[in-house]
Amino acid sequence: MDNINHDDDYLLQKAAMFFSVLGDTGRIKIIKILSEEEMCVSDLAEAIEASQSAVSHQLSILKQNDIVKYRREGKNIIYSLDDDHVQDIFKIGLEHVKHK
Amino acid sequence: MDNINHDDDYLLQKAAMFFSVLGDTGRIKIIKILSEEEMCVSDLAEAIEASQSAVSHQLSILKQNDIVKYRREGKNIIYSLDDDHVQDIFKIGLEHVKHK
DNA sequence: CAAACATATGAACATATATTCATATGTACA
DNA sequence: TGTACATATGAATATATGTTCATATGTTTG
Repeated sequence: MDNINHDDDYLLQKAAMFFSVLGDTGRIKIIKILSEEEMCVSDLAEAIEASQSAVSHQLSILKQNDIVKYRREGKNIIYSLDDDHVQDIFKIGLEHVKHK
Repeated sequence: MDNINHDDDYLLQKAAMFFSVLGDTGRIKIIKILSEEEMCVSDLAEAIEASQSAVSHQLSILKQNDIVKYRREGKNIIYSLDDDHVQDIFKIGLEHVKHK
């Protein structure tokens, strides 16, 4: 079977979306940091050397795609990776490019 | 250590690039097909319902990023996945979105 | 309750990216 | 060797995407 059916098509589209979310320098840096420790927005901004607004927009995209979760703690909002699965994929991707 | 050093930075950039290559509907369809069988350009174009030119451009990007390899066979050029690693990452990503 | 702090969000702009169209390159075969 | 077939490629265009700027929302504390 060469062709791609509609069920496949839907899943592939979701997969492409998922990978494209990982495929941004700013977002992958955020994921890298959150794979080590949870962190609030302003600290993330400082860590990856980006503006608060840029980070917030990126986090919004990561949220929409179930890659990060968050909780409020006083004035801060603490972000962390949504599940270990994301971290696994991130690490595998990193290993892949390391050996290329 | 919160910050990202320069070695990390370089690897993360490569990882982002790698993921962004996977993060396109057309390219992920190509990868899906090539994960099952090798195929020439015109058959790929037919299978994913895209123009010859579009597929060729996408294959060019996949080549540049060591995701596919190819060989000539008469008039045709046969493409296949460069290594199993890519296929693994593709499948893990697919499983991930399937359960979301 | 006002001021300060932390984060989110919309609009505008700049840049990146994918597709199309036209055409070039390379191969086979009559 | 010329014609058909398969693929690649450059330029142009349309669209998607990321960042910035300004400002809104929500929370704490004096």
